[in-house]
Amino acid sequence: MVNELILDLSKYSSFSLDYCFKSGQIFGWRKMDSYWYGPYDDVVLRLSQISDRLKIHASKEISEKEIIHFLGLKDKKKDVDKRLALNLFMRSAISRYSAVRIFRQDPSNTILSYLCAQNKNIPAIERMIFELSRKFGDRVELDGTTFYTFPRFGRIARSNVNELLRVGLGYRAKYLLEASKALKEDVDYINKIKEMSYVNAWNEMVAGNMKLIGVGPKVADCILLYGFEKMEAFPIDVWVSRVYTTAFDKLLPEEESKYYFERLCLKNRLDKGLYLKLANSARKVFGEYAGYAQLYIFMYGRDYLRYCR
DNA sequence: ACTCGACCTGAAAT
DNA sequence: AATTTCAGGTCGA
Repeated sequence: MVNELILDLSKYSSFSLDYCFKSGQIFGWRKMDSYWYGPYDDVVLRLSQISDRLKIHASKEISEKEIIHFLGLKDKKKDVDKRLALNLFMRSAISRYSAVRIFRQDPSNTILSYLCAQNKNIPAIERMIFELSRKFGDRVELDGTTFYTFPRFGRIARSNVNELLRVGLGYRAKYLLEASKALKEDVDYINKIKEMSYVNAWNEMVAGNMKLIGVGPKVADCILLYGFEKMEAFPIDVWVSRVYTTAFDKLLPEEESKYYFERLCLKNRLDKGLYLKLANSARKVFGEYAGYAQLYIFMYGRDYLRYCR
């Protein structure tokens, strides 16, 4: 257990702190000068990278093992990339963003985070998470600056809708409160989801007995991928749906591809039925690495769409 | 099972 | 400058 830690990244193939934090997979972190500051459990971390040298500074003691796990450094990215490089779109995405990794976030944090993340753009989500942490998290000083840890659901559960509304959550306030109460009520909720297969967990969260109000198909996939290490989850948001047929060029049977193209052109909101079809097709193509495929498609897809305009 | 409008809020677009 | 649109979707009729 240490406060300072230096990791030699040459052991792990490509890794970019900037890509990881700018990929939209995690909220509540900010870059000041060349340092990334953000909460990890009850600690605030300061991360910086100069080529293969990753420096970690922590407000309390942490273990190297934890950090390596958190940063997803154990993923065999060379194997992942080889498996996903199936067409021109994917090869381009990988050559640009190969240095991105999926972080292993705290499960309950991802539930609260992605409940906030619906129907808002990323800067707005960052603002909500920042205000939420400022109000309900613990204060931590690091490098002469004040930071806040991510709020625990127990603290949110003791709050009320009016107090949460002041954070600017809008209709998500009720979702956060209800989810926090449910997690407090069912102390085994997190562990049960952890032990389930991806499919069972998704069904439970979206339509089963463990359903949380505000958790739909997309939010469930984000929670399961980023919080529960269900790597075959394939969250489909507006960006992924916009580039879906391009990203899957030559990877689906022509009939299927044509059907998706027509449906996706027709409407920009996915119903549960179409969502499942698109996500299941993605899993058929990308298998156990569908989560990484989604991150590549999201990141490169946004570049691609910006370039089109 | 499928469709549709409503939903908090604030920044960006018109 | 006032008004509309849009944003990592989901709910309920």
